[in-house]
Amino acid sequence: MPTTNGRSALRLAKLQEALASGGTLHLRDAAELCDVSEMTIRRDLTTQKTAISLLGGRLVMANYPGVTPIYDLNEQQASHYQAKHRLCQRALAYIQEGDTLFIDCGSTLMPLLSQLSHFHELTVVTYALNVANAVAALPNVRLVLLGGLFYPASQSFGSDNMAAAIERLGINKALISAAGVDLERGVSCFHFHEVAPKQAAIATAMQRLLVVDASKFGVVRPAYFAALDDFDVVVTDEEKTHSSQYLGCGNAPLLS
Amino acid sequence: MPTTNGRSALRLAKLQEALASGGTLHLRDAAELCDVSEMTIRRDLTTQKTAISLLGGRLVMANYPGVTPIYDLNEQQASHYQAKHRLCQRALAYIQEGDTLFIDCGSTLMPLLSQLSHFHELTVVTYALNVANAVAALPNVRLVLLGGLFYPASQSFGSDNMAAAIERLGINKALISAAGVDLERGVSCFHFHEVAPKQAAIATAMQRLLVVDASKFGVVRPAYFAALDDFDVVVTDEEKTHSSQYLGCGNAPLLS
DNA sequence: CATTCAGTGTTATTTTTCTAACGTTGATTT
DNA sequence: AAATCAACGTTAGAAAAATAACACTGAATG
Repeated sequence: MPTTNGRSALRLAKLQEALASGGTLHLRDAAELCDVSEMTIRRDLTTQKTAISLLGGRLVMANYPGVTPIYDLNEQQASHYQAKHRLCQRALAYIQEGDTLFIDCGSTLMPLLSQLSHFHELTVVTYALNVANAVAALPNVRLVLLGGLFYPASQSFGSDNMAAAIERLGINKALISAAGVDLERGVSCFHFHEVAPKQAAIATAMQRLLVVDASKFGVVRPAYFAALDDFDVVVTDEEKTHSSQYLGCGNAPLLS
Repeated sequence: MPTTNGRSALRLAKLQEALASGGTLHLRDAAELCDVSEMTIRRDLTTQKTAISLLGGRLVMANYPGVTPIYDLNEQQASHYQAKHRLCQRALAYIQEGDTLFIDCGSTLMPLLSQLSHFHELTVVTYALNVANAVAALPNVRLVLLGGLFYPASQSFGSDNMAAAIERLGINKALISAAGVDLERGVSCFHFHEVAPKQAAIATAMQRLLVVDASKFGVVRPAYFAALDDFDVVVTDEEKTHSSQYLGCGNAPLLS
């Protein structure tokens, strides 16, 4: 095993370049490209800390979406996924043909996106890179990405004129996610740059849906962005004794 | 093999949802999730036309960047990649610490991006999704994505106020790619929505670099966007008898 | 000049994945 | 009721990938 990062790191850099344009590189080709044996590439990958990972004999960029958690969705995640899936299934019920949807950042709404392929005419507005990537793959969904400076923490963009950009769009339904929902302290998230787009979407959308799993109830996060009754619908996975899932369009308070 | 798309398609839909949030799913888990044998999942994948592909025992979304050409970069592409690589190596020579770069869409400049990780302080401005994804993976490069409506053909965004957005940024160097370069007919590309951002970048950047391989010379494409002497530097892979690779900042004409 | 050791190649072995063939089930048809 | 057939499971074999062990090389060190 190489202790110093000599030629090993150089090879990995070379391979990373080759992979940067997207795609996969077979171990055999990688070895040939670097003019070493496959075993050496293997060792490079295990020894050195690298963004490249080996997936069934093929090199892929591990930090690319769609590969990212090589640390697979296993048992626990699969069950946790079920929860998110059910949540999105409920949210899906509110979506109709021809809608222009605002999709918030985070992982909550991701399971919803692939479901959108069932529609014929749909527009998705988002400021999140992961959402954009998933939607870009859908053939019959128009994608509008609100750009700006990229914030890695939330995989989303922020810009001073994002609010204005959102208001110019005819957003039909806003699907908003949150990290905390509290009856008194309102709805909050982790990152402050998310506040402006969320608020703008809430302000312009004809229907506002808050999509949160029950674990977020009673939690307060640093960035407040809305009161609970700013939303027309709250989509949740659990039927609490003191909450109603659908509050109608009449701004009926939740958890009252 | 299933002739009608009955349960098979349903399973694939279910799996696609699971994968939509990004990540991979082991065949074993996929089988368990659908409550069938691994063989059945295998058959689903081979029989049905689907966006999911099997990569070393793991299910991945084939249309995600970083996996997309499962049809790997093989011999031919690897050699063709060498050309692009050399081209970008030359372009790299013009980049300095602290630069704010405009990176054009297309695949030409992709090999350049991973090289950018060697810098400590860099900002990349782009309107292309594939570029954004590659840059988002780099820890020490700031990313500014110019959003708008997504055009799948060029994996890039278009917007009516993109020119204004570009002009507000302090772009240092603009790296522009092209599909056609002709001495008389100027520099052109395929898609008309690319014209506005390219022109805006050329207008505001302090230094303008045209990065094109020699195969583009003498070619004219539908969308004209600049004259050849709008560029300060032309970076090319071949030394032609009647061309100079570096034209300096003095707007010296190329191919004169 | 012998020794050490990082770096690499080679080979053999194990493990995993892939493929092809055949067997089962249950609904539908004749 | 026998025949058919789609849908699926099971098994066994082939192919590929991962791992482990050992051998070679050449530069640095004593």
